Amino acid sequence: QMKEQEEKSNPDHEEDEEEEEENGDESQDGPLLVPRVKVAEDGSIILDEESLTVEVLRTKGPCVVEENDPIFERGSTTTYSSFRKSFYTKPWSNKETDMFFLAISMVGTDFSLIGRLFPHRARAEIKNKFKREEKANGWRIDKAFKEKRPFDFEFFAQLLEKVLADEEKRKQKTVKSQKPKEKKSPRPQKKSKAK
Amino acid sequence: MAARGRCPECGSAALVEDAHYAQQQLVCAACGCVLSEGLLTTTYTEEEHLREVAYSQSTGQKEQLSRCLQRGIRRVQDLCKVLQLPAAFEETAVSYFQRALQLPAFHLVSLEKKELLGGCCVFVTCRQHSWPLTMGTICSLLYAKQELFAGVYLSLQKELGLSVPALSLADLVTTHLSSFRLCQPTANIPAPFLEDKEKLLARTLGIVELASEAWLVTGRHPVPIVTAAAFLAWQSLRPGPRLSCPLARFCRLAGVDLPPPAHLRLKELLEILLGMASQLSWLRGFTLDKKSVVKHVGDLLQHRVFLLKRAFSQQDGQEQQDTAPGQDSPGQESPGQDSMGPGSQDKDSPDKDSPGQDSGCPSAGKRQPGGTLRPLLPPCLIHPRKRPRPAAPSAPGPAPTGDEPISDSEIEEYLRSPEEIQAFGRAKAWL
Amino acid sequence: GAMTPGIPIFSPMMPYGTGLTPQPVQSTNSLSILEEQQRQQQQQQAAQQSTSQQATQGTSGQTPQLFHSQTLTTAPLPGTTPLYPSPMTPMTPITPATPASESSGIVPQLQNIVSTVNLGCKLDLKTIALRARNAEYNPKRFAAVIMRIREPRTTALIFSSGKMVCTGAKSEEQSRLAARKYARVVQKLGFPAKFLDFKIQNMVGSCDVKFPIRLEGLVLTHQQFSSYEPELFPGLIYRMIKPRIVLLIFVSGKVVLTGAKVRAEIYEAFENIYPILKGFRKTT
DNA sequence: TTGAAGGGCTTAAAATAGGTGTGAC
DNA sequence: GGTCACACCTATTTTAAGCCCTTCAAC
Repeated sequence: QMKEQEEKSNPDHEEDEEEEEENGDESQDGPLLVPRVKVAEDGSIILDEESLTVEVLRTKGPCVVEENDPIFERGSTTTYSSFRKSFYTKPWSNKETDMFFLAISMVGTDFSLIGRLFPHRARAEIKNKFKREEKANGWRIDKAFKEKRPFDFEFFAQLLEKVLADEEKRKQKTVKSQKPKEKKSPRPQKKSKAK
Repeated sequence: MAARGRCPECGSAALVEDAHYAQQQLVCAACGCVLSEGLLTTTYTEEEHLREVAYSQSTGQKEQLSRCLQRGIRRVQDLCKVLQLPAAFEETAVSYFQRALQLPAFHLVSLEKKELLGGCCVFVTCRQHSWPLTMGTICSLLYAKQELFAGVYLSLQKELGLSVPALSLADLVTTHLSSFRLCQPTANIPAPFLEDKEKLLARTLGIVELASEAWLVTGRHPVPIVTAAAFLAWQSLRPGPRLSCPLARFCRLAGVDLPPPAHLRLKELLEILLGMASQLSWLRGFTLDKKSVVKHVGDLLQHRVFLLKRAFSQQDGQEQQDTAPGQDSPGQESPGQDSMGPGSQDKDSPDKDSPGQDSGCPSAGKRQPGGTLRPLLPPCLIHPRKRPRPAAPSAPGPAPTGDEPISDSEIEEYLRSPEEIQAFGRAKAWL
Repeated sequence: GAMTPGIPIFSPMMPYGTGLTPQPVQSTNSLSILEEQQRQQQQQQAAQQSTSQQATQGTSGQTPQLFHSQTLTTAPLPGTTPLYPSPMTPMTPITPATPASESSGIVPQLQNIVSTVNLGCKLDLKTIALRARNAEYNPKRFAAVIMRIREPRTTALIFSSGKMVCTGAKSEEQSRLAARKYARVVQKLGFPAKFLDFKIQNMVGSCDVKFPIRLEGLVLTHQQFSSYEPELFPGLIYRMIKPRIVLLIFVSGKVVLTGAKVRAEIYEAFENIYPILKGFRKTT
């Protein structure tokens, strides 16, 4: 492929007289081989210890793959693993986001505590939400933090429940029929109760 | 780790041995939980039972190798056998393993990682011999979490100072295609879908090279690229009956995985092909789309260097700078005010970003036949992030010196009043 | 409040590392200073430098800038991979003399600064968490109070030992100012907090060379410093030896530099890598 | 059936530190 | 078996680009 070209194209450093490679045996015929340029990225010359690299370079021979055809065992040759935890965070709706800021006003930046105010949200989600809002709407974070509100768990829980319920209700309606905005009632003045 | 003689999941004592890749595993007969997951040789759990034997063996050895080392070497050897690697690989892999375990950095690592270390050594050996083993494959053989394997692999590379050659796409194509059932008449595949392996291989290689030249390979997972290229190659060799076969069905028929990114690679490849086709003289006038362009893949590949050059602006590398001064560095520095200067830069960017490139190029819009050219650049540069960097964050006054006075009022904003403390303490207690 | 006037004198030099690396007789810091003084043109933050006594910073009053002699001088480097430092001390050369290559004209922007300071007294974290509304404390999860302030927008980890870590600042001065504010908060909470041994521990910078880079080519010619595993991460990890900085290089031409103790290391590392990157921008 | 979009993970660095895994002695 | 000296989890920050997963919108 394009390897050799790359090697060639690399201009900088010229003066690397220090070669001392013992890997002479294999020259550059192979498909991809590492150029033995010893280089120095910062201007110095480097020669690696023969120890490691040597072995490495030497091992490379003609196309091993073709010769020892026997590919892998039974089953697919090449698997593409992808496992990985499915960390999926449900998007925050506008109403829920309002509740998030309300929580900031009440408890400050204790994400663990705020997480307890949002039964369906883990601390990590709260932290990510905070950082995201900080970047997109930093002023809202500042404003919420400055507007201290008494920590009233009962009040918050009820309000959140209502907000989430409305959210759910609305979603189901849109799914069933394209009911235009039936809206209304989203949030009944959460701030009034601020006390 | 795992319980001895009892399933950690359901508590059942009904453990049975199961063969996996010629190796034994302990599996819970009640719930199916694999106790010895990840081990080609005996597992840590099993070692518990074999301790005496293993210990005596180790003490009897010449260099008094630690049990851990012996066990690991055996694991490496078994893995080499399972992968049916050339005999010479084993020795190299084992030597890496021995060297790695000597390193202080690996002496005390968790057993979990030590088990993967052997796999990493085999993996490194394969890479150095141009043996196209993917991380996905070895992870599935080891039952390892990819990120965990990755961590061990990267630290092995760093600690041993290894220079591991990259996975060769060409070799990967070769081995990957040979497992495609579409090249084996035995399978119950519709005749029109069967393809000659050599022809498919040659064309797939051509497409992969094209992808590489078009910046579709750098930084991306290799397997999806090969999958997309193989699919395109296969379709183009006999468009008639195959154009209507989607990628998903192709993979199903071929008996291979369909990695999600393959869809994106396919889309990107088609875009490049369309751009090239617009420069093919005998195709001008035709309105090609992502379906019909596949019919001309053969021609496009033949003249790919010429067509790529014609279809895309090659400026990218050169001047690059029409705007250079204007972007990155300047934004911040120019204003005498400290690094906060970015404020201005950020504002500017959003405005002009909409049109397309800031790179001085005419426009990045869709390629119009014979119209404006878009530069040949990596997709991440053609489709830049929506919001390069949101708003100018604050950047209020002059740069701080670090010594300015701090007002009490500012600090007090962070404190709770005595009443609040009481209320808060009470509330928190309830939670 | 001046805190820690004395620190600077001796600072860190000893690169990290497991103590294996022999180190330069001269501290990298002092070299940096020289370098900085050497060149500094570029537009840019000369202005802002301002003071701060941060080790090198303050004294030189400088403006960072790199210096290019490096590439020219074939300075022998300790070489090789991290693990086997050759016994000699490199030292050398750094002949500041001629800046052979011109500068890139691009200045990396600092994105994050991590610093530490010792408040000099034992702290009752539960009390702090209860009285400060910008704090969070979960001993089960993590043994430190996590505190945030709005200006400079930063986050700090406060341990019961009195040690504190400040993260998120965009400049050395911001980091110090922020650390002082955290110390004040702790003081106002009733603890006899002092401000000892303030030190910048890590700096992260980023910039854009404005042209795409063939990472597969770069990893071939600089294999001993690079790790490029697209199956794991899209960027090439480049471990530079001379300034001991780690760079993440992307196909887009964007570069992330990290591991610096002083900003000059970020600048120097970028100037070192720039000419190399230029060699890999073309497709063919 | 597609895609786009949004959110979060991966990688590097560095300090802080308790609890526990790990293996040599 | 206890000590020793690390590993390494939790946590914080920040940038880069790719990939994963889910949801919701046009077709």
